Amino acid sequence: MESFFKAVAAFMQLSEESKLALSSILKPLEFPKGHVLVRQDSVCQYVYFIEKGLTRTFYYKDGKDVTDWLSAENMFACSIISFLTRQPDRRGIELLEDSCLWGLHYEDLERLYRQYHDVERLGRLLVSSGLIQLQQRFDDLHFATAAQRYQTLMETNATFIQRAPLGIIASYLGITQETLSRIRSQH
Amino acid sequence: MESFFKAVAAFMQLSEESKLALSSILKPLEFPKGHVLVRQDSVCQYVYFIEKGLTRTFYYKDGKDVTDWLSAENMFACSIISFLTRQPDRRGIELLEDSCLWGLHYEDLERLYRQYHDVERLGRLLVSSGLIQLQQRFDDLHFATAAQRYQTLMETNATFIQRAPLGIIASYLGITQETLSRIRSQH
DNA sequence: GGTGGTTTTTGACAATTGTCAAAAAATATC
DNA sequence: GATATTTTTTGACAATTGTCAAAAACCACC
Repeated sequence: MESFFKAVAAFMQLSEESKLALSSILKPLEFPKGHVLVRQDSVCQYVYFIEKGLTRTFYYKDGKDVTDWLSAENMFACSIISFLTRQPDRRGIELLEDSCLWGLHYEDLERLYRQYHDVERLGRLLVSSGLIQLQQRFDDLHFATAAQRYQTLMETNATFIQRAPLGIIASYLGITQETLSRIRSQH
Repeated sequence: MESFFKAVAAFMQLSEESKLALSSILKPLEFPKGHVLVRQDSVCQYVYFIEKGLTRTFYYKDGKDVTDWLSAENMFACSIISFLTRQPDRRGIELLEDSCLWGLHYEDLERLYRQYHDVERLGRLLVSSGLIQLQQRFDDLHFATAAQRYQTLMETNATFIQRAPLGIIASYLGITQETLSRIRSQH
């Protein structure tokens, strides 16, 4: 729980009351590698904060497994479109390692948004942060070569490269694992 | 101004007080085609709501002009990372048509966020909407072919295709204009 | 230490898309 | 309406990345 509030503090200072309210809705979760946090084509009910472990957001496109997002310690994991729209989405989330998480349920969070202005603000800042991250990854995909994208990932999230299998990293980068393997072999 | 509040109403219902406060900070703007709304490598100070016209968010990557985003009537235009982080960003915004806009200044908006809980909520919902849109475009770029991306654009924003030059559409889709021209010629 | 399974690498080849140059078409200007 | 300018299309070819198949490396487990 400490790590969660440390991450929150990087965005803004919350009132003690709001912190208390937030801690009351944080659900501690512990699951083994391979556990499915969010089923594909279901509504994502939680935002997850990762205390320890690694998650993968994925879906199938033309029969092929696509890794949409990866999250490790002190990051959030969420099937964003589904969580925000309350509609099912093809994206599922599974664990790539045994993990300890904090879950924030949509309804609970919504209640706190209504009740506490500063929690609503925190929500805005968290979504803003997600938007910035996605924009950066979008830029990378927009006009960078496979090798450049791999380089960027090494600079920003080397931990993913060390901890996730090659095929998943490749898909995350929008390339095949054969191409990634060849990029690697050329230093 | 009516169109702005109509767009806002799609997200949530604001109090009359907040609407009044918002309308007091909305700056009417009118510029000719080619006008630069946000200079490259500067801090974006406004979110723009487009009453009429077409904007393009762009930057240079390895000497090449990249179109990052397009916005038309009833959409917002903003150099998101710069606006949110208060840092300069390579992205600039220019007008592709004579346009009528409403500008919301960062400081003004921030003041209303602090003052009115429901405006803060609106901010959260607007950013959430932006995140969803970006995620959808990200998905498209992630593992769709050039032809599929063009198809998606025709289905979601045909107006861009009709109103922006080919080179800009191609760049928006992450391909060269020659490739787009060839996709077009095959129906 | 062998066995089975998974992950990664390599090879040969194909498909997609990019590059550069020039022609054609569309649009603006006088 | 002719000329200049910009935009779009086409052609030839190159580069990048994908596909499929097989080999090699790695790992877990008995």
